[in-house]
Amino acid sequence: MAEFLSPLVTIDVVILTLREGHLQVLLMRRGAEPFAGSWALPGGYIHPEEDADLDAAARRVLHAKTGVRTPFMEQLQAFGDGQRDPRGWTATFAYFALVASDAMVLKEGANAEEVAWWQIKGKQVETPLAFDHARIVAAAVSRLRSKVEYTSLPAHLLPPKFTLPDLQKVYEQILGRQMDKSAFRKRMAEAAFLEPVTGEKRPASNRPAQLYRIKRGRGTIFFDRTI
Amino acid sequence: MAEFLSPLVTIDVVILTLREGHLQVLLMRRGAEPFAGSWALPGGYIHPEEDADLDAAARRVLHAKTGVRTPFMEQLQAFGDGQRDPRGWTATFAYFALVASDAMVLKEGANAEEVAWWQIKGKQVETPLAFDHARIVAAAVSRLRSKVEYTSLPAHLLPPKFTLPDLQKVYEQILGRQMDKSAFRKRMAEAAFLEPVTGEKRPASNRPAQLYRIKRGRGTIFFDRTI
DNA sequence: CTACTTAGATGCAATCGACATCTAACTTAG
DNA sequence: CTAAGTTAGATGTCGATTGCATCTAAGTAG
Repeated sequence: MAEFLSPLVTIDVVILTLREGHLQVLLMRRGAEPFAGSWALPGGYIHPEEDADLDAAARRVLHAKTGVRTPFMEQLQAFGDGQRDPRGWTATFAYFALVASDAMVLKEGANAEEVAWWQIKGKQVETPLAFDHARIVAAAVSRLRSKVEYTSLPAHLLPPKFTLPDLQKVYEQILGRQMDKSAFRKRMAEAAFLEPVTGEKRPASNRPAQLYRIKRGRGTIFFDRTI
Repeated sequence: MAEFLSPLVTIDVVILTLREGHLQVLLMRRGAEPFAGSWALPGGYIHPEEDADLDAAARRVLHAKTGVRTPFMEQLQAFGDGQRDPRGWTATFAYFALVASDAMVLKEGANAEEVAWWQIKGKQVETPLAFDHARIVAAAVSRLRSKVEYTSLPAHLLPPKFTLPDLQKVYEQILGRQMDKSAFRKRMAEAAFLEPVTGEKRPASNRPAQLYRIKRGRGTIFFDRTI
C-alpha cells in the first residue's frame, strides 16, 4: 500500500459568548500569511510532545491565545479540503467553547495580535474571515442553537451565580423566540441541576429573584424533551 | 511561530447494518503492522489529488471496501492522541455509515483481505480491535442510538421499499425496547417523508402491509419530539 | 401609601402519551 | 366454504404535559 503525504492539520476554536444581548465570537487578526490582516478563529498546531490528545491540544490553544480556561468545550467537527488554505490540502479540528463574557478580559496585544468579540448576525460575522472560518463559525452557531433546545448549555454563558429569569433570557436570546415562564421553571426544577444560593437575591426596582448555581459535579444536562 | 510536525492522519469508517435482527459492524482483518492479524475498521489515507474534501475521502474509502456508494454517511468525530498508534502521534477522521444489509455483497478476498460483519453486543464487538477502534465503534453506536430517538435514520437500514411495521421493528431493535404502534404511525405520518408505493403489498399468511418509500429529496428527518 | 414592575405560583383547555381494544385483510386447516 | 389464526391499521380512554392566561408576592419609586 502506498503511503500518501499526510495533510497539514491545525486546531481552531470557536469561542462564543453572550454580550449585550447578542451572541458574539472571539476573533483574532492574523499577522502572518496566508490571509495576513484578515480576522480568523484562534488556532494553532498540535504539539505532539505536549498534548496528550486532541482535546488537550484544543484546551492549550484556547488558553495560550485567550488566557481562558472554559467551562464548556467540545469537538465541533473536522473540516478538510484542498481549497481552504492556499498552501495545499489541509484539515482543521474545530472546537466549540462557551464562556461567560465577564469571565474573561481580552488581552489585547498580549502577543502583538489584535483580539476582539464580533457579533453574530444570523450565523455569520460581518467581516470576511480567513480560510473557511466563516463556515466553521456557522457550524458552531448551528450546533449551539440545536443543543440549546434540549440541554442546559446556556448555563455556561452566565456567571457562576444567576437567576432563573437570567437563564431564561439566555435561552430566548439564542433561540430568538419567547418561552413560557412556568414550563421553563418546571424543566429546570425537574432536571435538578441547579441549587439555590442561600439568602442572596438581586436588587432592582421590583421583586428580587432567587440566585442559583450549578450543582457541583453536574456537567451539561440533557432534558428528556425539548425545552 | 515554530512549525510542528503534523501528525499522521487517517480516515476510518464505521459501517453499520442490521442483519438477523442485530446491529453489525463491518470489520477487516489487518494484513500489515501495526496490529497485523487484528480486526479493524475499514480505513485509509487521504489522497490529496483525488479527494476534494474529507467527506469525499470517506466516500472513496467506503466504496473501495464495500462497493456501496450512496448510503447515509456523516462525520462521527476525530480521534487523536499519542497512544493509539505505536508509530507515534496520530489522528483519525472517523465516519459513520448506515447501509441496508442486502444492498451489499462482501467482496471477500478482493484485495486479499478478510472482511466480515461482526455483531454488536452492547456497544462493542467480541474481539479486540486494532488501534482505538473499539472506542470509535462505541462512539458510533452511541451516536446511532441517540439519533434514532428523534430522526428517521433507521430508514437507511432498510431496502428502498419497506412497510411501516418493518420500520418500527428496526427502531425497536436498535433501541432495544418496544414502541407503541399508533404513536409510531402518527409520527411517521406527520413527518410526511414517506410515500406509499401504489398497489403493492407484501405477502405473508396475514393481512399485507402497505409499502412505502422515502420521498425524493428527503434526507434524514428530525422529528419535533422523541419517537 | 399607591402605582409600577418583575418574580414566582396557579388554573384551565387543548393536546399528547401509554395502553387497551376493535376491525380489516390475508392464509391455512378442516 | 367456513372457521381459526395472524398481523395491519384504526379508534378509544385516561392521566400527564403543554401553551396560554391569570393571580399573588416582593421589591422600588414617587
